[in-house]
Amino acid sequence: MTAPTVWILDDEPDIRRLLADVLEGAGFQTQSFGRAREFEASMNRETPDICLVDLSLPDTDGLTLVHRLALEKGASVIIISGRSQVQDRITGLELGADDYITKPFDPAEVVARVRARLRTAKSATRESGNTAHFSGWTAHFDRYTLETDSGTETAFSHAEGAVLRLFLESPKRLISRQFMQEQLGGAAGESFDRAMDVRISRLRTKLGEDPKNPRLIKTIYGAGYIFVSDVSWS
Amino acid sequence: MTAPTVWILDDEPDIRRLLADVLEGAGFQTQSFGRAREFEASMNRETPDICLVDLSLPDTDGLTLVHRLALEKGASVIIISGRSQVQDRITGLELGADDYITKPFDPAEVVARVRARLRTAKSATRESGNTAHFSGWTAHFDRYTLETDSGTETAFSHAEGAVLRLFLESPKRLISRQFMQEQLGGAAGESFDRAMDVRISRLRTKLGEDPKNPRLIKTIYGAGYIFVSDVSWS
DNA sequence: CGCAAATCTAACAAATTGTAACAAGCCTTC
DNA sequence: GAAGGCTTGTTACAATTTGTTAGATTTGCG
Repeated sequence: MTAPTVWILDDEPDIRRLLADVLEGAGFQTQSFGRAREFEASMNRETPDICLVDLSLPDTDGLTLVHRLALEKGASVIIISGRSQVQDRITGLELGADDYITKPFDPAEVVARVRARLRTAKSATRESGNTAHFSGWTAHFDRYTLETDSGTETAFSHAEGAVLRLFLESPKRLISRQFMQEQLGGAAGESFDRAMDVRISRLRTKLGEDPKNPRLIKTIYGAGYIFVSDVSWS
Repeated sequence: MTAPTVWILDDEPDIRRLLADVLEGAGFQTQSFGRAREFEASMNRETPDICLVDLSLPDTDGLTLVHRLALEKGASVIIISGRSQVQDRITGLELGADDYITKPFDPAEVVARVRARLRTAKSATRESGNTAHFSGWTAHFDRYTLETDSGTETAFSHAEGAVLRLFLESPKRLISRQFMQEQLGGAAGESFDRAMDVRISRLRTKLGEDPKNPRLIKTIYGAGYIFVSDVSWS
């Protein structure tokens, strides 16, 4: 994993240097530009993780540039501007900027905001891992444990995990009984297959469900089951 | 396509109302909470597109809440805070918030920042058409529950849900008995099919209808039924 | 008002699902 | 290899949901 890259576009050398120093100190790789022409030329070759752009540029209208960057290149843009009027900030954000910082700024806050943008940019492309969060629980499939928000961990077994995974991969959707049996217990028993029910029952117990009124795993009589909560994977 | 949802957590009613008004005016669907407990309870069931969270809450440490929301649930969080010190902003952002707005804020800027977050938010997986609002009730078809405006939830069964869905999809229009039997029961029994009546009867009970004077599901003698309330889906 | 048709709903029955209890299999430990 | 623990399937019975039946009630009409 290489360090995230941040490109800086500002016509004042002092500001450029200040930003570059503090960002590099925070572990980013930076590149500075004093004029929009060069900046754009480089953008045509590669795309940084974050662009820090000063609006008051001598050779271009900064807002137009931001607009182009954000819409056409899909870059993450943070505006740094001396204009602190609310209306300026609004138009900057509406044109596609991801954040708007006014001068004078605190260097540490700039770092924090760059990191915040970086987080969401990354999380948009992350692949689904083997940890799922839902309704006060965290399921660790690499460890076969269920953890409550208060930190208590209980183990679940292989069979329970298979059922749980099926639910967590398709939350808020009906999962038919038949589909579940196909996915799970290979043995295609027809007449005497209460095994599934028992597995679900055991999983419910582990999730602390109220038998009279299960809140997470709902039974749809004659059809199947539905896992009710939102789920987020990490 | 449904409107993006924004949840507001602030202990001051005036601020809640102000934020809700301006955001709804901008086309968002909002939900307001005064205490962290209720907010978290709802978060366990579903995830809004954006959370606006005030840090100065009476019943919890706002920063811890933000941390949980952002990291575990993967929610988009914007902090609104009266503390304007740089250090506060930095810690807020580092704990996982996506943006940090200080009071007093300009409502229009809040809208702009919400929109900016929404642009990058990944939650495009939102499914629409599973929730219907009508006459003091909310029907959650992804959860098989009926919720009153005061928050009480009761479950409905699969058969009841099918009838209810039929009504909610065609409110204020006559639904003939025959059409209903075709859509539902499958078994085209004619002579001895009171099953429908029974289903409707049970649904009426669940909706708290007065048998002498049903206000939502009206019987049209010799023809069918009419669901009289306005319905809005989300 | 009286009557017939239509609808409502309490009560029962059938189908489906829940789960406690036991048994079989598999692993570890000694 | 025996003992103990854990996981899983099986069984039997309990609980829930849905359909059916049979009066009770309502409606339309003269």
